[in-house]
Amino acid sequence: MTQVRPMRADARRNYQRLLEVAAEAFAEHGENASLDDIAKRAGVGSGTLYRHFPNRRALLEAAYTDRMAALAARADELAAELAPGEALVAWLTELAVGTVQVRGLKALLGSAVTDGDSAAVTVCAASIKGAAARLVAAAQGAGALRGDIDSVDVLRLAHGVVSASELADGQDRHIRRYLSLLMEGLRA
Amino acid sequence: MTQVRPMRADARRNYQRLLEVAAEAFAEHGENASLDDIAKRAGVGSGTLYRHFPNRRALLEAAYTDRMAALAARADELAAELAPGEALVAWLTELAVGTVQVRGLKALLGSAVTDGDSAAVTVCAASIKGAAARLVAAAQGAGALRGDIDSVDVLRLAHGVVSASELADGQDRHIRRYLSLLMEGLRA
DNA sequence: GAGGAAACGGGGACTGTCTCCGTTTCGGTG
DNA sequence: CACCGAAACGGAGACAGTCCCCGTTTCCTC
Repeated sequence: MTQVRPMRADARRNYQRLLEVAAEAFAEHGENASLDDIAKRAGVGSGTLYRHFPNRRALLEAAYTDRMAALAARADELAAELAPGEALVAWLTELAVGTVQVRGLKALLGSAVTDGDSAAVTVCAASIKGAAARLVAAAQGAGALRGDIDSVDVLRLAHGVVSASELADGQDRHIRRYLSLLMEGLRA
Repeated sequence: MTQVRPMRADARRNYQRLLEVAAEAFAEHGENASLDDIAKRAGVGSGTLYRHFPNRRALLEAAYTDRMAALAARADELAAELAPGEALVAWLTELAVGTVQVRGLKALLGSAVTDGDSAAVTVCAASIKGAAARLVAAAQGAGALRGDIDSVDVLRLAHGVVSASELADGQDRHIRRYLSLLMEGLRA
């Protein structure tokens, strides 16, 4: 029974401040933004940062859980609006585009679908995977997507498309084009 | 006319030694292997390393030019043996597999097809691109590949497939599977 | 074998990560 | 409201990596 004594006021304040600053820093400088720098900008010592977030991944994850949740929610919106095949494509496009713009997000999404990443299946990874699974299942049910692939494959391939687009300066049009080429191959 | 006085014997020795050690180190630890460590293992000071190779990229490139050349040559072999469509797929597979096994190679291939990477179109990048262009043109001529993509797109997408496979522990079978899904989408 | 150019090498400035521990702050209690 | 213990802080410092600088050594040439 872990007694869940609420955080002290100052701790909560610092925690929040760190999250805000981190989200900004990761978006701007990518997943390798300097952690000491984030601490500094948040007006705390680096010890404080590392106490709240034992490593870079933990911070990255905490900084983007809300965005991940929004992405997951968006999947259901799209599923309600569009035909299954369309919905999947639309969602993957949003995912890919968002992933390039907010640079730290890509790493996070990547590690969400990484095999052998020692458990660490976090809540937000699960919600993204769940959303993808629903869209994929629907698309397969509607005969718009081949049946021999699963949702994790799709997420990984989307991640790959983003990597490919990054080589081409990461503009939206490349993402869309490469994604549509890929989807061509994933049709039923 | 830059006077090309030959390198001094000790310089040439160190240069070679560095290349050997670097190829090993990059293969083992990836593109971010410690340069000082490479210098140490080669039995030279770090100053010597940085004099011969002004930055990590230069060393990476020099360490793998022969492998890149071999890859380019392999393209022509395959073109002679197989039907155009097959040859392209076979070559991309070898490329992708090799790229995962020798970790530093991926970064190098990636930057060879990176847009806006400030000129730096090196010899080995050019030979790979040339090889790809020949295979792609042949495949398109044979109606085995859609006409609205070019060889750089193909290389980028192959790079993306490797990234996707890496998320899945980078085993050959994932590479082959993801690559075949992609090629499905690239058919004419 | 002597002289000068070429090459060496490692010390050190700098940046970043992460830990440790003395100090400060909070919040519950009498 | 003043006290105290626990909680949280923060920054110094150990460590690792990159890269430069410059006094020293090595090679080549005559």
